[in-house]
Amino acid sequence: MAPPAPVHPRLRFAPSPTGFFHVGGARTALYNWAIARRLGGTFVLRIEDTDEARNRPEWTDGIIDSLAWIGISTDDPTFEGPYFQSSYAGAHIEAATRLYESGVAYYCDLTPDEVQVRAKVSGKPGYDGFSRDRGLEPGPGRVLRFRVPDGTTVVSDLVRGDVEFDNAHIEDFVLVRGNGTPMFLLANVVDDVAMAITHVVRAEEHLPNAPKQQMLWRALGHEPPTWAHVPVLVNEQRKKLSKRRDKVALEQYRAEGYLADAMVNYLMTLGWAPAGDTEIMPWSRIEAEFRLEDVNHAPAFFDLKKLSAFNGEYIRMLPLDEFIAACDEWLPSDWDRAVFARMAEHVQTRVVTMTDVAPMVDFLFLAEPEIDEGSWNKTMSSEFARALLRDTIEAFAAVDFVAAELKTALEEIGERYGQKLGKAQAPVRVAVTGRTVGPPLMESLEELGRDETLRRMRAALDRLEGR
RNA sequence: GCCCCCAUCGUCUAGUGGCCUAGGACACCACCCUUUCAAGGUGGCGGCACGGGUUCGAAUCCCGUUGGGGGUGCCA
Repeated sequence: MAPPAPVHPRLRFAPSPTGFFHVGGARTALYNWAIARRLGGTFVLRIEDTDEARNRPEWTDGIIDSLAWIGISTDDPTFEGPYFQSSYAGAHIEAATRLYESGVAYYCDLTPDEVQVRAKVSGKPGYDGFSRDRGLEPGPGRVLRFRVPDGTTVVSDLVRGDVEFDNAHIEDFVLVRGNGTPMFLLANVVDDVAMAITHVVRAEEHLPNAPKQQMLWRALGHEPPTWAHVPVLVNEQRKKLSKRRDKVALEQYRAEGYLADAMVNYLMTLGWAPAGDTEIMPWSRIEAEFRLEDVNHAPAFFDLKKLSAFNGEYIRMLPLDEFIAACDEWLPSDWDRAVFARMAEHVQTRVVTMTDVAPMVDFLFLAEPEIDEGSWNKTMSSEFARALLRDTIEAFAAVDFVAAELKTALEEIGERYGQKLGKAQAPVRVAVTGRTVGPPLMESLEELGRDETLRRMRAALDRLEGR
């Protein structure tokens, strides 16, 4: 016997467009991508376009855009598609006809209500095979059902091992609706066969469909693909992430300033861990090390705190010039980029997401600092604050206006009042930046300049003295 | 109800019979550093769901219990 021809690995990712791209879908896409790349195969994008999705092409564009953001780009040679399920409608019906003619599928004229009544009477859930041997011809209102054989179906799953299903528990499922349109299950298998898909990597919720699809593959005359059902992502209630309750749109994380690299890295650690003591690693290593066989079996909690930690880490890993470049789109266009660039190193260690960047340095660019009343009340109420402000204005007017000198001057003034610099800087900080927290003060003042610093301090003093 | 999947610190995980008085990461706490806040450094808290087996030896294998999740459409 001749050795089997080598098969080119083809992994399909088949999202249904719904107006946003789910983080769980992103992880599944990444799994497919990693395996396709490592095996030297192809990542096939096939959109399960519904009627609604067809009327909203922007949904599909959104998916492609989101995939590109996480590094899965249509420009990459590994990428193939996008294809659309609807464009294979003819093949779906053709396959159904073949199945009917070969006797593995049959027509049934029972309505859904009638099926339900029979189930209730017999006490057995689901369709009972009523029309199996009635020899019905195709006709309006009649559905085509698959004749599930006796025995068991074993689904060999890369992450779960062999999963055995007793066919007695699988009803004769519908292939074609009464109106003649094919069901998703059929369409899916026919498309996979047509595209020579070798690996089906998808969420665990599809596992119960696998035996049905596997039977369909065989009925169509093909060996089923390699299956891999990966666990779902859950919320703190341990429920599958839902659009209503949870923040699941990848686009939203992008808009909130999460870095694609951080998101990708974090997503890959849910259900899988690289060898060694560090989870932070570049995609190139993940791609080389990721194995479906090593994916965990239990659902994983999508932890925003840990994502944030990853994001902060990734921001800090950026070379300074890259960080500055990355900040550009997050800053108002009229802010002086040179000023920001000089402060950037102080910003980089203090932000969690890119949306934190602008508010951290806004006082340098605004005509008036935005005074946070809580901060004001906390630091300005004492007599010490007023006196210190007065002395500092005087000192700052005379000193060489650079960070080191400013620091020395403030330190001296603090000593007069028995306060360390940590306490002494607070009123100045609130007067100039409007808040108790922020980038290093002296450096900020130097950047602001003597005139503006003194003006803000005098304004604060005026307010304190009721002027 | 029925079918299927799952079960290690609060969370994500390492662990595939002896290397485990169970390792790492996030979170949390303490200390150090310090110009606020961060960042960084050091240390700490904290877990094999339960009960039976198998074995010289079990987090690891088997059975049961409990608990969680998913699926049960002429949806995708």
